[in-house]
Amino acid sequence: MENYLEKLNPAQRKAAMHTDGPVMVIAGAGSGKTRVLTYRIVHLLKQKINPFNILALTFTNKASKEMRNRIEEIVGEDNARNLWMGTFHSIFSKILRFEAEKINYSPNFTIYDTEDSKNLIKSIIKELNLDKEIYKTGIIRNRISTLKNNFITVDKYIQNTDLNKQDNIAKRTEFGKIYQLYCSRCQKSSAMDFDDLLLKTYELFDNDKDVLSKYQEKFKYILIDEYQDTNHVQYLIIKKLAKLYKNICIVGDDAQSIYSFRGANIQNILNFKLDYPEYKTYKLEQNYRSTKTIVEAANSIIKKNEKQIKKNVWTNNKEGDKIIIAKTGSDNDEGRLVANTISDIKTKYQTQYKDFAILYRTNAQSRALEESLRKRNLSYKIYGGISFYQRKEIKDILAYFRLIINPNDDEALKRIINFPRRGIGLTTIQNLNLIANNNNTTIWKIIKSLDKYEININKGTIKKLEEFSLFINNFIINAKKKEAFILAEEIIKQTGLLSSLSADTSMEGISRLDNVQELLNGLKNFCESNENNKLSDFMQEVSLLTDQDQEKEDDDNKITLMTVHAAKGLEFPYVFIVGLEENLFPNVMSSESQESLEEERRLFYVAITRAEKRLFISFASTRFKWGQFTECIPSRFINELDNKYIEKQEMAIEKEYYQHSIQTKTKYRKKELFQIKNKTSKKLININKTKNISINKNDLTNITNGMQVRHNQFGTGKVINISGDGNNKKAIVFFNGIGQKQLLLKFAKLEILN
DNA sequence: ACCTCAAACATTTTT
DNA sequence: TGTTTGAGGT
Repeated sequence: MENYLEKLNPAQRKAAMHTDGPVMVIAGAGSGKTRVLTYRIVHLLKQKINPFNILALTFTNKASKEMRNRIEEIVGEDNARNLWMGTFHSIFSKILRFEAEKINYSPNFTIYDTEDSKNLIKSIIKELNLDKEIYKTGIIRNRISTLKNNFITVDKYIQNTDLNKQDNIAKRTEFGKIYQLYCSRCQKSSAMDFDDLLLKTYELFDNDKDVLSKYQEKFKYILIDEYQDTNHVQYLIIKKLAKLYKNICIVGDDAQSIYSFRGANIQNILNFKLDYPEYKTYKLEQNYRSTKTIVEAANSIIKKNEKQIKKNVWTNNKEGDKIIIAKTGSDNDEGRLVANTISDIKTKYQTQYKDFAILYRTNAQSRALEESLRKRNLSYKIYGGISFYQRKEIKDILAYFRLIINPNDDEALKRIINFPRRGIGLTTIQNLNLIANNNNTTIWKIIKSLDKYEININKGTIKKLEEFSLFINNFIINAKKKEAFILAEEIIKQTGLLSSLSADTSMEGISRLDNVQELLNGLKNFCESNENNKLSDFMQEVSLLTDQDQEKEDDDNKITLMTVHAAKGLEFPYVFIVGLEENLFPNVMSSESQESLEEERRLFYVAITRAEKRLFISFASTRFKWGQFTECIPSRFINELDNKYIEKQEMAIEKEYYQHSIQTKTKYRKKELFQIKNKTSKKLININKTKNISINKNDLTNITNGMQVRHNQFGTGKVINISGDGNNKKAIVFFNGIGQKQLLLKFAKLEILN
């Protein structure tokens, strides 16, 4: 314990001990940046700094939990307890609940997830009678999110001619109206989306000098992990908080910035130098994680990016094996290859499941992998996709919880008012929604005093609404008295959700019941380990939890499947990166601009640097996508890897790598051949089918500027520009009476007229 | 109000 | 391929 600083190398130690001024730590992958943060906090505590005055912001809840545990081990639980450590979102929601009345919110405000936001936007679009083809909920939500992350409030948006012009060009003239309504509805329901947690915190600090100075005094020491992935609002908040003491330490790696779609801004690192001219930089360049081959291969990739802070990541570790690059026939072959390889390594080197990770660009890729792992009886866990808290049955129950804590939460109410069936249908809900909006109130308030409003609903339904209101009200009264677990059990039983789930004996039904049971277990756990164990306390924790925070007991020794994004900050002895194909990795959406291509490259860099011992990269020449086999070409990133670090394998299944076990090899060869043969015939049929259609009806390979074309929705028009090739080929067409449209040729069913 | 089935449609990463 | 929407029937 005395020698805690001996755990650090000289560069790390300097960074950890420089605690009297702004510090920027640029840390290469695997260079021990978490270690620096951890020991920096330990060092502060050793100097008798009050933990209450330390704010440490991490990127995930999991990272903060792990860091806290590590610190507790060194300084003892009591000394670490009052540290303020967590994600931006969780720390700021804590502050916002505490200061809620200052911003006109209930301390029990609900946090809307993406689905809630989309539903709200959908109903606003419907209400305004807008064309849902032009106003797509997903796009609108993203745009609102981007605006909020850049601190462009509704007022600022309306004044911003550039932004207005953008929306006018996209024919979304009513966007401002939607944005404005969205915000006022959230306010009315006492709900915040993820972005509000940041935005409202900034507004709170900006508008209330007393509150700001209170937190400036409190957070004398500020530490931020993964700084390269902070966005503009986060930057503004931190700038305000750190203004008084300027005791701020940021840790990051520009080469690992992979969240620009969420508003992350590398500019924040550059601003740091301007905001704190007296800052000191430390570079951590020694990699402790990976073999020389892996480190140098990763360097050779990131070198291709133009935008970066120069650094030289190196390692003392041994050379290690070459990176294997395998070509496979299809996504299923790829899955089989990965599963076979894992199985072989496992028996050959006596490794454990948890030593392996399979990383992919998109969640959809997990299916083929899962299937082959299951077939070979390899135990795995999968992160992402639909997380536990997003499962329908869980969200339904959580909607009851939400409504009971915050009855003005209209989205929760709409979700469960007729689930299970109470005979309150769509028409009634729409009616109530309309009345609520006209009276600038919430559906719950209408239902509570039906007689006060002019309502066009028949007697029978009124009675049903009254029953519903009584039913919920009873729980609302109890919510303040009973502990969460007891109340939850009552809710699930009295609503009849439990009995209807138990009645469903299908596979899916059983797993749904399991999930509900798991939720109850979680609640029980929560009640036993927390003093404040009301439902509202539980919900405050839950709304910001993600999949990764949900550790199950038997999860510790399993193969990990996740997206590269989710793998940030993690490490594994054996790593498989799959699907290295053009339009997948790099992604279709990203091959447009240099900037997004560089981000994809950084993403690949992150993936490579997760590996400690060995790295396997694979790609398939056909992939089953959207109900069709599509031809794939290898990713440009593969060619960017220096040849001296790699070993190429085609259909690696037949190579020496697998020959150590002749018995299994022959067994699998037979199976492989059989399956491949089947697959090929199926494939051929499918390809022919699609080709026939496209050749006969609309062969667009020769499309050029000036051609007259017909689109079954937009009518006839003239091609004014062609760009991209292959799958990415796009046409800009001017349609008579409609205007310009950009169309992806592989989707748009264009017919050439002349 | 609710159920069922067929057609249309989509196409990234997440706190 | 899987999910969502709409029409039509009960």
